Amino acid sequence: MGTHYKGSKKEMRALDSYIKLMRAADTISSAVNLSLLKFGLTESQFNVLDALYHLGPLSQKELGFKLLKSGGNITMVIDNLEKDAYVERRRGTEDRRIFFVHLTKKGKKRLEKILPVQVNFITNEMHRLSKTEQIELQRLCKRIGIRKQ
Amino acid sequence: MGTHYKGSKKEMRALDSYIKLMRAADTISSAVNLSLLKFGLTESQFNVLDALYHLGPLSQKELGFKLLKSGGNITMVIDNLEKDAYVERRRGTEDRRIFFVHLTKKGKKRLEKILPVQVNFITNEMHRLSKTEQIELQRLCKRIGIRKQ
DNA sequence: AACTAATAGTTCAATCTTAAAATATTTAAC
DNA sequence: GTTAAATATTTTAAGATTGAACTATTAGTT
Repeated sequence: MGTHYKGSKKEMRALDSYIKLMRAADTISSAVNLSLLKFGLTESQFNVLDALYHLGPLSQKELGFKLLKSGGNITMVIDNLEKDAYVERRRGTEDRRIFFVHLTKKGKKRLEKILPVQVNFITNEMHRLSKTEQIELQRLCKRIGIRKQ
Repeated sequence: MGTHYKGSKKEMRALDSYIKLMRAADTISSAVNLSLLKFGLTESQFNVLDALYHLGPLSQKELGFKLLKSGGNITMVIDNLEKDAYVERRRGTEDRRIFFVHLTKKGKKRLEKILPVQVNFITNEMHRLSKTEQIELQRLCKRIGIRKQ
């Protein structure tokens, strides 16, 4: 597709935009994953810990909503984090269908160790764009991405 | 992270860029996957068929390189496509380590049916951005993504 | 109160994805 | 020419990811 598909100008432009967007996201995501690997966390696990750290306890439903992930996926990611005792499930008292996911002390400590390194890593990655370019990228991506929260 | 992390302006900008980029890519990717689901293909499978269609037979190594995927992953995707007889492996004659992946007639037919629908779908998705904005997005993403080929 | 809808989470089957270890084959070096 | 290094692919183990079917619990209807 992309550069090789023969269609209208408009179509070719859209395909090219799509492919470059995917490739950019892939590149950064791979780099972030690789960086997290050293800490024994996946990007998904990190994102959950990070959300809990900055937003406090959340239900699995809310986590899936914030992170754009399916219910089944959240179950599995939380399972793995719970195995390592980074989080724990606490059943809701009013509504017993809900599990609130809490960051444990161990999880908090782990995240606080990783967070500055990750922030630094991502800052360096995004440094390929100037301040103005980053702001423009944000604006364009905001148009495309689903806005949550 | 993102909006909630307290760091320098530069760090917060980088994190925000990163998150918006990921979210935009996620949004489009989900939509594309959903659209392909109707045709019984995954995005990965479609990308392989598309590459073979537009570039001709490729070795698995080359496919992985073009699509930014690991060798193990390509093996599995080709396995699944071969099961459905959309592609076939042909061992290299000079270098017998290499498998060249060929699109079968069935695969070609399948792709030619899907391609216009997909192009149309992606064109509509990217239509949230104007022509100028798409060109700018491409430029910014090109800076971030690994350039191949 | 009894029945039905809706909601939160889990499980399942399929596929994706990676890094690392293993296999097969080729190339380079001695 | 035989050994060693490099390359292409496969396998494996772990986790990610989804949609669909299922379970438990709550809320709404009559």
